[in-house]
Amino acid sequence: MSNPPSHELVFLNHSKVQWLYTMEETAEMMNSNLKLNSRDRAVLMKTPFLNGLGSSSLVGMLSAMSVLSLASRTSIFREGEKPDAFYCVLSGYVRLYRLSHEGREADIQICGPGETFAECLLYGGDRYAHHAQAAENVTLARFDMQAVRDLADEQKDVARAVMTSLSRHLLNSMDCVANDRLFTAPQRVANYILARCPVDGGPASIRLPFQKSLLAGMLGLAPEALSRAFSTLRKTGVTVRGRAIQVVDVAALRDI
Amino acid sequence: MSNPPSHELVFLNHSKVQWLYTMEETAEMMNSNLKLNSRDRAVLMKTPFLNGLGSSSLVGMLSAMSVLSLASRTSIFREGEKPDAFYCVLSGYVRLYRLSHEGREADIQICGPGETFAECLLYGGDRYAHHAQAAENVTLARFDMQAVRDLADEQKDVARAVMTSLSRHLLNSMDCVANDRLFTAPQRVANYILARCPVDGGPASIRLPFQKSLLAGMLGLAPEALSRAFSTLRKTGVTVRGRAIQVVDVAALRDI
DNA sequence: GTCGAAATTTGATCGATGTCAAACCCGCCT
DNA sequence: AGGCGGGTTTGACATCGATCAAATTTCGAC
Repeated sequence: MSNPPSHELVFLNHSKVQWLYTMEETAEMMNSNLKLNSRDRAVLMKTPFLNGLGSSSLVGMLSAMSVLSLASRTSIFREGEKPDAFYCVLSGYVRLYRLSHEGREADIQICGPGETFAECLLYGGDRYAHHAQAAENVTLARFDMQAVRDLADEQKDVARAVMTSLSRHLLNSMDCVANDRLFTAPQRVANYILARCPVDGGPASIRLPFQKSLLAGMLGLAPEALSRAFSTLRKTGVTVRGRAIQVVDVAALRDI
Repeated sequence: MSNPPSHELVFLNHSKVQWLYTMEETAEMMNSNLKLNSRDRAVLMKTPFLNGLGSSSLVGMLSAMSVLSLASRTSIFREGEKPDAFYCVLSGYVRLYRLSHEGREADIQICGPGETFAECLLYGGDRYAHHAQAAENVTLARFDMQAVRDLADEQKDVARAVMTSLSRHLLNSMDCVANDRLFTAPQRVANYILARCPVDGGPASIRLPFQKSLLAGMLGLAPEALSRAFSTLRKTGVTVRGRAIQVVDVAALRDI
């Protein structure tokens, strides 16, 4: 196979780009010290943000991007800072939260692989509206905001990707408000489980992708409340061992 | 002044358009039976959605739009229906809410003049995600979704308006989650009041733009809880009589 | 495998808010 | 001015979930 200089990348189609940036010299193009493994790469490309982009836009986005790995608990940005980038989670989980005056923290969102955060600041406020912290060891794609703004001004498909991403987030966020206001802790947990079970009514088993304390925050609960919710659900046929959850009858869970 | 035929409108600048659509013949262009009074018109034009549009895009948006007036309590759309339009409130207030299995309702958002709702379905899900109901007599601008999608594909400024609107909504919605999880009823009420007071620390008085029961829903409270929150705030110098709220010392409220 | 730290569970308690019912007040209409 | 009715307040109560502390389990590193 040939090795085209990187300035020709704009003329390549999607799959070639995907193949190409596994090579050493594309690291420079992406303006980063990255070593993306294949799983992270696959996640990145399936993001609503990059997913359906033409090759020219895709290369643009990749140029606006860098990859970083952070240890668990590392702060990604803080509320009130000037936003210069938004992020896409490639692996691990990120916690978005806000602090009360007295220092209590409340999670606003938990972002997993493929999810984007802080992209609302592309056209929204002029300060990060919350803290972002690695909840585990994470790999992130970091997008320079001004660069993406410029790209979105130029290319329709980028603008469309932004709109799609924002729309999804908004729907999720409104769902979150509704869930908090409408359901009790066991109901929220049941909903979480149901959303991750096969649709039919039989038995099912799933595995939590993260610690229970993260799930608690995601559902707006203290860890103790989540624990108690699980134990309430035992009488509905839910068994929990570590991260493994077994459901005797999925249909029965729906009635909670 | 001359009276150009409407197909020339695309070449007019913003202010001319603004003047023009006061005239009878533009009603037809807007594909609606509208009689927009001047207040509603001003609200409409200041919307992030129409606000910075070039005249060509503006005309396009106005063509995709119709105006409707609804009596209090009228349903605008229902959860699960196929979305064909999104809306902008011109006057009055609209309640977005979801129902639990047992029929309890939880407000997700209260939309006032200038606010847009359901625009997340432009690129989001394929069903309305909640019910929308007129909380008072309202005037709405109704935008045909497919028409706006087409416009956004064509014209950058429309796409940008969509992104701006979505971004704001997302920030609001995340704020809402944070407020619910972080603050008690009196604190949320205090925050609401503070957000509508002059910034300095002295006395202030504001007037609620709607019934208290609406405010309660907006803050995720039962009306009784709102009432009690107000009475808790009395000892912090907050006096409430009907829709009028007086604050002795704005700075003191901040410490709640 | 073992050890130690961290996460989770459990118990006890408390405060906050929803719910239901009744009293009250205010706006509005005649 | 009077009176009707919806919105609001108040009271009593039940429930949910937060908090603190202690016991227990799990997980990761060596």
